[in-house]
Amino acid sequence: MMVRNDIKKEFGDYQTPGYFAVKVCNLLKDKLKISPAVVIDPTCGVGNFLKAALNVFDNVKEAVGVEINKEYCGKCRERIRDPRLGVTHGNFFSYEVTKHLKDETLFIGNPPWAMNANLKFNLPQKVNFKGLSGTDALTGASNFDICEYVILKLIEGSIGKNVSIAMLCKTSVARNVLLELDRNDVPVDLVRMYTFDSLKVFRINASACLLYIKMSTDDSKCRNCEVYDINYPDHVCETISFKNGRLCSVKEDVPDLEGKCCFEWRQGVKHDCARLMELEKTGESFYRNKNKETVELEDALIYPLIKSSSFKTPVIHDRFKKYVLVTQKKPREETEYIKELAPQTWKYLNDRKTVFDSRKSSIYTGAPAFSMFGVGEYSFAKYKVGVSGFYKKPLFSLLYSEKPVMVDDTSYFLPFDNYADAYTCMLMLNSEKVQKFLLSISFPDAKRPFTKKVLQRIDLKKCAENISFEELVKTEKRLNLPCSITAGMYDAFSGHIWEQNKTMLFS
DNA sequence: ACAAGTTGCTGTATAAGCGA
DNA sequence: TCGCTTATACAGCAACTTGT
Repeated sequence: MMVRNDIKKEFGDYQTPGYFAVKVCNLLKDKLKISPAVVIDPTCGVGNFLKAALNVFDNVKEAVGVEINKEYCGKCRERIRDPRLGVTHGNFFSYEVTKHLKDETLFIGNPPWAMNANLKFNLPQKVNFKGLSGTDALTGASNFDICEYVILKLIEGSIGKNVSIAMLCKTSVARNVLLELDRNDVPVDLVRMYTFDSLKVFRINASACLLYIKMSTDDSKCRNCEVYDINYPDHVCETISFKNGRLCSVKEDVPDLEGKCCFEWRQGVKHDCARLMELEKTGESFYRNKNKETVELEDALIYPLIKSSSFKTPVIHDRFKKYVLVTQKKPREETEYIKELAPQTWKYLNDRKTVFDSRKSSIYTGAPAFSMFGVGEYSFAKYKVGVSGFYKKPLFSLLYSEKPVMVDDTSYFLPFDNYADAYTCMLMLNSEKVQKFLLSISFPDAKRPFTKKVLQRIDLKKCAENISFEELVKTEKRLNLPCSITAGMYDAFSGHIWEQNKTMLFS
């Protein structure tokens, strides 16, 4: 059964308020100097954008609306009694909207801001349109926003034509579109983002913008996108460059630390069963789970856990509040061994097996009972330098204790086998230069500004070359840490990075 | 058969800020 | 200090379109 709210989500049924549609059209006319002959809204709803466009622009000869909801089609025709308007009842995914292209054309609209993973039937045929490979194509990276799909389709159909595209979307979608423009080498004259407050306009909590793309009729390839606040359209807030498969904010004096990290950043452990796997210690070998059951368990599989919210100090090595059960040393490992090694833990797990078996994530299908993900040799490293993916400004923390410290799946870390390297790396990542660089390649309005992809872009070799020992001393002071970094530690770490970098290049 | 994790949730809770 | 708006910091799980 679908409740009304689900249907609203499924079809992205969030009508653009009339005043806002007018505001957008005026902006396009006054600031971007467009004067379309044809206006097309591929997901027009009750037609607020079409109505605004017909009123605001002076030379519109034809307006085309496509809408999946029949009732809205009727409403749209009723509300806009204009001979230039044609409304089609249809689905964007099957309707060839580009057949209406002629002269100067404007695509305008507000496509559904929903992820295809969350949709049930109102979605395009699933093809690997971004050309992802291997696990990426089948897991997280392949999830995408319907709005993104709509915009990319419009771009594809407009290459080389006198077309402007102006769409409301999440800023995360707009950034993905920039990456696709780069990846497909699409000629464009101008790309801009005008951010607006989607809480005010749509009563939803997402960072959003009007994405404007002017397709190029020659071969000019603009690869910078200026970002404005829609309320202050004369003031550039920032400029995002999209080149070589990467986004970064164009800022003054950002140190160039861009490259490929010679170590692999890892996401924390995943179990999709926090109720049973996350424990609080209540006494010697007694633990309480999130179902408030107190159980006696062996220490064998229990590790201290640092969650995103715990990354508040640069060194974390005691006073752990949470613990986590880690059932495997690597993915797909058999879990039967637990019966011998830790019988009480085995019983605890088996008594609650149905909970584990009803986990829906596809990564567990066909895997041994109580399987986890994001486990490997790296999970058991004695020292880690971790960071929360959620923070706007990253704080890197050194993690260690008697047993390896685990981090949850909203955090990322680098594994180390010795304290000195881990400590030095922590200081280096917290140094002003790395922080500045990271802020230039991350976007604070993202739900998760720091991801594996972003972190992997920190070239540690460049860091070692550009960040002096003195700067680490300064960082140590700024973090209120007792003075313990030595030139020896710094040199040793730089050396290790150098070697690792060579290994990476030859592998 | 199997490689070997990422990302979003048109989020939510709470703190902080502000005017009266 | 109330009561509202706005900013910030976070929960944890389900979904995920392949290529050899």
